[in-house]
Amino acid sequence: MSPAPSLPAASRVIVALSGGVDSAVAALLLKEQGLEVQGLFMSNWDESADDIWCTAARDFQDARAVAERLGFPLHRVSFAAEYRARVFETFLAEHRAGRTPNPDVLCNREIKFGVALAYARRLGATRLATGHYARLVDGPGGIELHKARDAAKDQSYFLHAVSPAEFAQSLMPLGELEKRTVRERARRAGLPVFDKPDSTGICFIGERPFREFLERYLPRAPGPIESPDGERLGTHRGLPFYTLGQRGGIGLGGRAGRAEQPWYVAAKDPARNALIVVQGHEHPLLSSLALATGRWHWLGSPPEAPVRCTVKVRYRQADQRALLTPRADGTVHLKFAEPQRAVTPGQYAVAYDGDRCLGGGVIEVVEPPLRRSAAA
RNA sequence: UGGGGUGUCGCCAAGUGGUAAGGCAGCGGGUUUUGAUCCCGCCAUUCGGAGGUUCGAAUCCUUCCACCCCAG
Repeated sequence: MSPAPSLPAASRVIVALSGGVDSAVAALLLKEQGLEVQGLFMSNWDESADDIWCTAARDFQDARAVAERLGFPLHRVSFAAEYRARVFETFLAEHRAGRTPNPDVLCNREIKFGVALAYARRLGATRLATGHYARLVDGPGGIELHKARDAAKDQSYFLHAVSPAEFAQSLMPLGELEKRTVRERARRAGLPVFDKPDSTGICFIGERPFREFLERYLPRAPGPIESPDGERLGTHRGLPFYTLGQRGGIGLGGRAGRAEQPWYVAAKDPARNALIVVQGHEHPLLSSLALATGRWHWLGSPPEAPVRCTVKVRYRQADQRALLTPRADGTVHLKFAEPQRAVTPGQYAVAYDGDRCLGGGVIEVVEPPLRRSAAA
């Protein structure tokens, strides 16, 4: 495995500039390599109603300042319609189904490495560069997606659904760098965003009170909160507003005769519109040893036999040892070496062989929850 | 309107004369390009109300109120 070959100096590269440090330094590095760099600022969430508009405007100002500082043109475009249709609608549909989607995985596949990549090519670019922390490596079987050198910032989990064909037209210059180095480079280069806080929250939508945000799109549908043994404990606002393993927002206090432990969402029972909760972070009903995904997206050629690998069931989770069994219908079965907490349908299971990402799939079935008597 | 019991933060719950533990919930912050989890901080001048005893009471006395249980 060797780093992706450098491009001819005359190549035009479009950098997706978000207004943050990472994409700014990505542009800086490419510029230093002598490439013809142009910037692309995307505002994919139209919402003039609230203050998110201000941060979007601020981000554009920052992106423009970076482009000016580094001396390259900046394009501005809105893929709001595409984002809405290809990411947000799915996001809502999943929530309606009581599952917990990961919009950013879709955003990368559909928007950044979909619409935006195509747009970049129309602008005459051979590559689209982003500030992602991940490495695109030229391997024996083609382009491989590897974890970033900075394990704490690795974003390969969010990128697993993109296809190698798109990766082949992409650049991720930050993959070998530590975050602190990136900030240092930004500072030394005089980039005004060098100390701008890392962004969090749904990509393009940003940080916001999640429950309130969802309630703007989904109707309330109150129902019972119950213990696994069927005792009614309270009332929930609607199954879509909760996710498995969640503690906050349940609103349950102490109960005579019950443990002095916080309550966690263990399951949803859509048929009865019931939210099943248990006490204690390590409650057995919160863990499972295996799961089945939907159609798996392979990066590289699929194995014919079961393979030992590591898996992440959510972003930033430590690698978990597992046995991955590909099925004839393209789905995958994963059996873990250790019980996993709060495996959640709608989220993605992403597999790795060391640093190399093998691909991933949506978690469909969690089996078997380590249950004994739960009638839930 | 006979007897018994109980009333401490939104909930659970310590504290029986020495000047209000803790947990849960909630709120704020940190971590974090999903949702969660996790971590840190804040959260009863006041103990159902009113009197009284005492240097001093949530803790003792009187009385009123509320709720629960058993008798009706």
